[in-house]
Amino acid sequence: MAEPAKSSPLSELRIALPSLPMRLQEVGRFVAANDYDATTRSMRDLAAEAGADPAAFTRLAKAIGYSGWDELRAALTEARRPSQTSPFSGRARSRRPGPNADVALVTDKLEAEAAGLPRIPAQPIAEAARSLHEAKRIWIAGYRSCRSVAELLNYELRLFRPEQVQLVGVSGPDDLDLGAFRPGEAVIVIGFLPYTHASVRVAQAAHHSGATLIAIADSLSAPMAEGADHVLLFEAASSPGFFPSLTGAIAIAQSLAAVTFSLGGAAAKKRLETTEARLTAASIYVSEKG
Amino acid sequence: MAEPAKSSPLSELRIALPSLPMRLQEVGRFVAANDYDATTRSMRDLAAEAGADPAAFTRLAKAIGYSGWDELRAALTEARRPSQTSPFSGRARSRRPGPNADVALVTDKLEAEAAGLPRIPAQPIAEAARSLHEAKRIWIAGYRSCRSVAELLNYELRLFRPEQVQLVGVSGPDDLDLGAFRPGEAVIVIGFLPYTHASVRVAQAAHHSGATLIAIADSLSAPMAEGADHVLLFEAASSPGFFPSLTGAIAIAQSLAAVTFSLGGAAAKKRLETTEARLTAASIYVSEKG
DNA sequence: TATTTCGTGCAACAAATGTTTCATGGCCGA
DNA sequence: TCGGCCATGAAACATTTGTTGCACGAAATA
Repeated sequence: MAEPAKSSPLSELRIALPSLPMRLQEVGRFVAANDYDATTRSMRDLAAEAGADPAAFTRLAKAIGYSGWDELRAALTEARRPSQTSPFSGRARSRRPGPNADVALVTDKLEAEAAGLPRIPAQPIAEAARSLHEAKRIWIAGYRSCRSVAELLNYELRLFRPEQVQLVGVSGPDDLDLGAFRPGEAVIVIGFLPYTHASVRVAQAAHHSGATLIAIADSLSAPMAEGADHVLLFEAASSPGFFPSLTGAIAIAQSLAAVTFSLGGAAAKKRLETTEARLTAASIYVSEKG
Repeated sequence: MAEPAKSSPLSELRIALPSLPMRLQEVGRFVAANDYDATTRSMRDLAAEAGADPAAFTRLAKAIGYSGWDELRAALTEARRPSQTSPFSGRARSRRPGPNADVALVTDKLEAEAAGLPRIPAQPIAEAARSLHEAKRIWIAGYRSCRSVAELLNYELRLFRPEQVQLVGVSGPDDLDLGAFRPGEAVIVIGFLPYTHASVRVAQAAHHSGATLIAIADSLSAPMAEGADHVLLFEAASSPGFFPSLTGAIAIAQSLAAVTFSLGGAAAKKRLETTEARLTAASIYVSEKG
């Protein structure tokens, strides 16, 4: 058995939760969701709000290894103490090797990517969104790692424009779709170094067809940026790691979808609500409990 | 009768402090300096640490205008309550119109997401990566918008561990894969509010099978976080826009892959080089021109 | 079916909580 | 110096806290 991460009392709680009696699970979930109230308000008070017996809290604490509710609460309180939260601001991070080297790698990576996001030019995104708004149809292409970006964009755009958005190559070979590009339509191609032949082919086909070409790439000199009406740049290599970062591309994709939705106005909003209602009716999502 | 507008209990305290008896000043300063303990620990406990009489706390509270220490503490507690994440549910905020409104939206979004990234806890990512490193097999599950994250993680991990990484549900119905989870394997589930039934089912199956469960979610109380050995948190609702942000989840996924690769050492590096060589030989990529 | 185990709510318990009262001691104005 | 006032600490107060013993009922076991 791998030892569980007992860094936080909440993680202990989560781990033990599924193997607990039903009523204790309810109480445990309540504590996990309202851990701030758990540290400040009284047990009976919490019990009243959770609609449970006060004794259940004591039993929950004992079930996960504490001597009682007091001890669990003390642990939660210490875990929440503000002094130990966010030592991020100060860059007083020791770079000693060992188990903390991994943590340092993660921290560096996150900080580097965070620094890269504000450097993304916003203007081209807004302009590209306007093109998307006016497009009769939207094609999206991304290969290899960029496929995740393409699919996210496809998903979000289809939430409010379901009939007009399509991934290249989902319904057959790419070549069939490439011949379907028309003027008045928009084609989004995502790619960075090394560039795949497939993405370049899509970009060229879009350009030749007269469709609006939007390239999300890491460089102005990227092959799919040639002849593009809009080029949205992100920094793929800005962060350490063995693989170029897609965080910037994802951020661009989401911004693009957000602005396009904003341009859609009331019609887009209604479309989104319809889609959400349909998903809810189909019981796709876990219902929120009151 | 009309009480002055109380901006914050702490500022009230500071204002009234100089005109108070000496002992009450000491206690007041102690409360101001240790307001977190003031909200969590008991009055007598604080008195012992401050070297004062318990009654002084009651008198202090009354001197500032509260009915008693309980009421003062309640005010301090509310003032300290962490900002609750707003549910999205299609609350498209009205934004001032104008030509620059779209650009402002993009800028806001990017800045908000950039601010959220450094808040991601790094330690759990490193621990989860260690679990992945030791896992004999790695399953990845994400639905709806989270599928893009799942696919990216799948892609990057397969670059250096091709035979041991698999998306849940790619080779048939999910149910077949759910029964294949084994102890010693790792299952990664990505999800945020609203949670899909499918992702919760995967998480539960993973937990029951004895496999290591890694949840990438927006909350500790997420259903797929129950029983998880590692929970990697990101802020989905931190940025404006009609849809929760996946930037944090992508950043986590990439960090997870990077650290896992790092743990893999020379073997992983060799695997990656082999994969790259094969892709190059297959002419997947556009050759770099001088 | 009979028996046992286990989960659960209720109620009583001792301990701890916040508050109040009271006695003490210092301070300032007659 | 006296007498009133107030700040202050200790102890007693009623209340609330977390805990535990007990009984009932459901589910598992024989």
